[in-house]
Amino acid sequence: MAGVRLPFDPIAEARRNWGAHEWGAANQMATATAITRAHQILLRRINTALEPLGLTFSRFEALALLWFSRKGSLPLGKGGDRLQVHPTSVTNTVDRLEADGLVDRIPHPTDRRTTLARITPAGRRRVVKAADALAEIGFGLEGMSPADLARAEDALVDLRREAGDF
Amino acid sequence: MAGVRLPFDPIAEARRNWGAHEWGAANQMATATAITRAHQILLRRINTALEPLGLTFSRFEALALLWFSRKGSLPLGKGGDRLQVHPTSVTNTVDRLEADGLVDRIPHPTDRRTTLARITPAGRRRVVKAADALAEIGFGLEGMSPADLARAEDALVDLRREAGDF
DNA sequence: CCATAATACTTGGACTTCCGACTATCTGCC
DNA sequence: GGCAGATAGTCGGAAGTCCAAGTATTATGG
Repeated sequence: MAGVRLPFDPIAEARRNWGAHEWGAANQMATATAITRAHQILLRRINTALEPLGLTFSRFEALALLWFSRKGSLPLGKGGDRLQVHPTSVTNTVDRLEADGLVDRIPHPTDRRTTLARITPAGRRRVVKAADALAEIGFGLEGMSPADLARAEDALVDLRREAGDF
Repeated sequence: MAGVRLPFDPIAEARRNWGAHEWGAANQMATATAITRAHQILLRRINTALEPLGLTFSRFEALALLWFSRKGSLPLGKGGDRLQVHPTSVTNTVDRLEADGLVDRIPHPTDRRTTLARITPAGRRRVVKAADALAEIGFGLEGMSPADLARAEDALVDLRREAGDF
């Protein structure tokens, strides 16, 4: 990675450049860039913390979803809806979890189109460890005060709602 | 994609599940998830808007950086620092821009290790169109009020600073 | 009742990102 | 001067995401 600390905030700089060309939407550009960059930081930290456990963030999310579910199993498509990811990503994720023995696929009792992903005992043990590891690093959000956490989450609610998340 | 509108906010739900297991860091989990999801939404919208122009967000970012630079060229590594991406990603991005004739590689005048990426006239034309297209869709942030834009950007500054961006 | 449409999942391919390893070149210091 | 170490970029490979297309199964409407 580029391990370089810039002597200025690149987003502020970009906003100035943008404004100088009268392109409008400079504030949206700045916020979009900030979100993109924040996501980059998070993902890197989280995946680093999960790597010793053989997990990635997306695999962890899927595993946690199953863990929270009442019966320990969910139709693949249901999981995709919750995590807002493409069906092909679910297939991919479950393939890998299954290869590691953390999940298995079982047929749906009544709908033969549907496959259920079910968390295994090994999966339960793993997800607990992973949750601890993530709590340890504050989900990669070190640097943000409790007030900032709330502000960020709050500011993004309308975007998510308007995008059709819920 | 999962084109499903859930009857509840999945993040609020996750926070409840999390809290029920006394795992702490529930707020950080919720914010991390919100940022992740916001990024997903943005990226999809932005790439959809850029697709008719043969660009992706990352290619656009690289092109815009060159466009804003005084000489229209930058060492590849310098670009990576600005955009905070891995050197191999820069190579990949510049490869594709070069294949499309939007950029070319020229040798650094004094340091033979270094390669400069230079924006071409076609690249300049393209990046202007792309900027218009992105301004048109508000950089994918429709749904956020000006106040939310400012709040989100502000709340993320400390995270970025603490992560070593600037 | 059966043809058509919708749903669930998978496969193959494109793209982006990262890591590890490698080559080429420059810098610093004895 | 010359060698060790840093720096710049590239290649190969793994992982994640998406799209388009395809198979199998279920739901629906005339």
